[in-house]
Amino acid sequence: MDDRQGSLEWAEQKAKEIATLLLFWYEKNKRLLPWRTTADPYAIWLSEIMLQQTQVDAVIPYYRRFLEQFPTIRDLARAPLEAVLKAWENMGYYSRARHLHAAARLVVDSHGGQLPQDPDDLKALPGIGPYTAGAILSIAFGKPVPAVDGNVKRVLSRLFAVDRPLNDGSTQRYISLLAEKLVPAENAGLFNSALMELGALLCRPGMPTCSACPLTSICLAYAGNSQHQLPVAGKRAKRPHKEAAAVILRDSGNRLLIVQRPADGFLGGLWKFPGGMVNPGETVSEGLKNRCREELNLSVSVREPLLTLQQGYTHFQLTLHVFSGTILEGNPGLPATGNWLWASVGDIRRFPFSRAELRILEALFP
DNA sequence: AACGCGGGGGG
DNA sequence: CCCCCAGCGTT
Repeated sequence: MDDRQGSLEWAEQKAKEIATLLLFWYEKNKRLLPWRTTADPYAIWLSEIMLQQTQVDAVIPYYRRFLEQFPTIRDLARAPLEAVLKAWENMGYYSRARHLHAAARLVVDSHGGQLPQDPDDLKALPGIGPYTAGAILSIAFGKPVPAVDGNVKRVLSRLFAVDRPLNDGSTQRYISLLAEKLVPAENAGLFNSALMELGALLCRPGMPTCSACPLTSICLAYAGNSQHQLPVAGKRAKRPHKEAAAVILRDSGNRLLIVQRPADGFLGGLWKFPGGMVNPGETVSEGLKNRCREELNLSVSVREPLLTLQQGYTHFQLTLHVFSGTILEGNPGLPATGNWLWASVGDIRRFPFSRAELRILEALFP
């Protein structure tokens, strides 16, 4: 976090000019987004959670539906987690939904139903980290604190020509210090939003649109023509490939057997069809039978392949084989964790599923 | 500090 | 194919 170019002091000197240029640009060029027309801290909080690692266009419909279904923190706190997960279905990173729900209950129980304005109280709520706390404090409560997200890191790395890997901890601390120097006493929320908007609209990864940027007169990367080389990327891991299998089992009433995933794990709390990962050394069919026994203490016969699909996740690429099958022995046992039930085709979409299961449903029961 | 956590858009 | 996205929590 050393300040080799003396940029911290320079940032402090240029802060007012940067804020003036940026806010002028923002008022003329900002997108009209639904969370920009509300002053409700809960709505702003919700938008910030949904926007974590998820693009604006993807969030908008979820945001509208969620607020319609859970208009206040108390409504959210009263709701069953399952309903919240259903509202989050297919958006990914479901721990966000679980944490938001838990946080709403904490707010009702410990803060009188109002989102706390104290930074430490805010950060103590599950799902609210440094960025989200800064965003809520500045945008909803008008506090002069920075909000450093991926956009801001990229913008500031160019503005101050930070040539160290962005995902390095010390670089991030340095960027946060820069952001702290820049944030104005007034209009901090607008300023933070403007910095992010600049990153989203102009100062984009790879090929920034410097010709339209209000900050070229300040930008050290632009001055040195290094804007295309910044920010410096860190190294990234390759995604391994994994194999999994699932089975469609029906009872005498033609209902489908579904299983709920453990609350804290991968896709936690969402429902799935019986099955799981195929281990090395197992055939797909063996793996499927073994997973059914482990998962439900169920002996199944694997019949015919119904479909195979590819699904990408953050840390691996999955090939999922789906089979029809029959139960050879007994009824499903209690799984170690979670729950199971028989769902009719008409009812099954009331349960929250991940993208892979949604694709299975779409293919087999359109 | 490194990793787990989804899904989709865009080059 | 790759990267990246209004990051956080755990280890």
